[in-house]
Amino acid sequence: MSDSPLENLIDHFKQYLPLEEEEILALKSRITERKIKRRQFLLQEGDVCKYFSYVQSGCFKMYSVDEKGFEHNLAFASEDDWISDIGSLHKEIPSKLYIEAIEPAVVLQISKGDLWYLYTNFPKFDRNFRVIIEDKFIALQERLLQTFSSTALERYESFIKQYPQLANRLPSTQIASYLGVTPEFLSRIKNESLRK
Amino acid sequence: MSDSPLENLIDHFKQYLPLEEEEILALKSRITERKIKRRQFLLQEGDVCKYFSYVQSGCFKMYSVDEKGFEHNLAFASEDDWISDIGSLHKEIPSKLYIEAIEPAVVLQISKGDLWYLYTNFPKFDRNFRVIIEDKFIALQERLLQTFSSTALERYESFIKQYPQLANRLPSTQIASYLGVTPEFLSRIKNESLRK
DNA sequence: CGCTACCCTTAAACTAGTTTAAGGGTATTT
DNA sequence: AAATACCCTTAAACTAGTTTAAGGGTAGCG
Repeated sequence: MSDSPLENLIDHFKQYLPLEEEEILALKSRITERKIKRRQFLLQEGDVCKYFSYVQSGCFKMYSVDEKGFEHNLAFASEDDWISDIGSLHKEIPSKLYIEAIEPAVVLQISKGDLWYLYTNFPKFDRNFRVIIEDKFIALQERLLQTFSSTALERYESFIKQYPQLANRLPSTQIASYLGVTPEFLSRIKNESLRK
Repeated sequence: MSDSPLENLIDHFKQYLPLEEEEILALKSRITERKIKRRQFLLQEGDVCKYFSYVQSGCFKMYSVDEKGFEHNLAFASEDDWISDIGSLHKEIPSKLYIEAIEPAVVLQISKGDLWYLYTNFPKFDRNFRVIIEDKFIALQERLLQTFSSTALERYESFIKQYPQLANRLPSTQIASYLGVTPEFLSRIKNESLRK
């Protein structure tokens, strides 16, 4: 009904402990909406990460670049997801990561200071972000496990199952980088999996 | 001074928001101390994980077993660390993991129900566990990155730097499984790195 | 329109890491 | 004291995934 720019974010919190009116107001006054173009960066290596960003629309990748110049995708974030280099944000140290828009996007950003304010004054945010992070931790652990115990083909197939929307939206190059293989090898894998 | 069995745990929380007397009492009445023998399990595949465990002494490994019967170490936990299959604990689903003592150990355990009680009645626990999980998330992300962008030798060397105590305490087999290589290959690596 | 920049594929040569097999050392159990 | 179970190493054959190179497709842009 309302077309408040926070509508999606407020709904997002309903999965956890839903926000009361005063929490919504406190949140609202501390959030900045930003439109981001394709290929624009939310974060670049060497900078300190300043924001926790909620993705309202569009899609991002977070990656590092190794000494040889190759990119390694750590995470994608699309609608209704969060993205940030938490380590850099918390410890205020330069990041080793990039966060870049793969598609034009709209994000809602909270600065570290404002996030701390919310944590201190409204314990519900501690709770909600604890659960959000726990879910991310669980997913990351599952992924690390897969990296150790599955072949590239198995990892590809389970990526497709888990993120069917992303599988169509993203170029194969990006998926290969997320799976930890070269685009050439991913191409071979896809071919073999068809011939079965 | 005090030899209360919770001394270490109370000190542990001093890194974050230190506990007040009433929080300590609430915690104390909800914690169970258990002595664990070498090779004894805190969790086995198929069981629902019931506890969040604080390691007071000794050392554990958390691992999965693949279809071929190989173990893959996801994490070690020694003194002053936490261990649990958070996914299984939260969602009350059967775990795919094992948690096994590598050395005789003493743990302080909190059940899910008691943890929920503490979260609801003392927001400080939400805060403290949020930060604990965030730190674990950061470390896990770093490790995944390394898995993608470094050779086994580089990963071995940074494991040694990061956990010098564990490097001496643990058999190489266990370290190999944590690094995601075979014990045979780790042995070759160590040899080559000496000859330089 | 033609140009440039991506993106995807194929294939051959290569390499990091596995598999299999064997032998020796040293705790732990009997 | 012998037996069993781990643990570590070496080495040769193998394989999953990389590297390099080349060609073709297509979308955005001057």
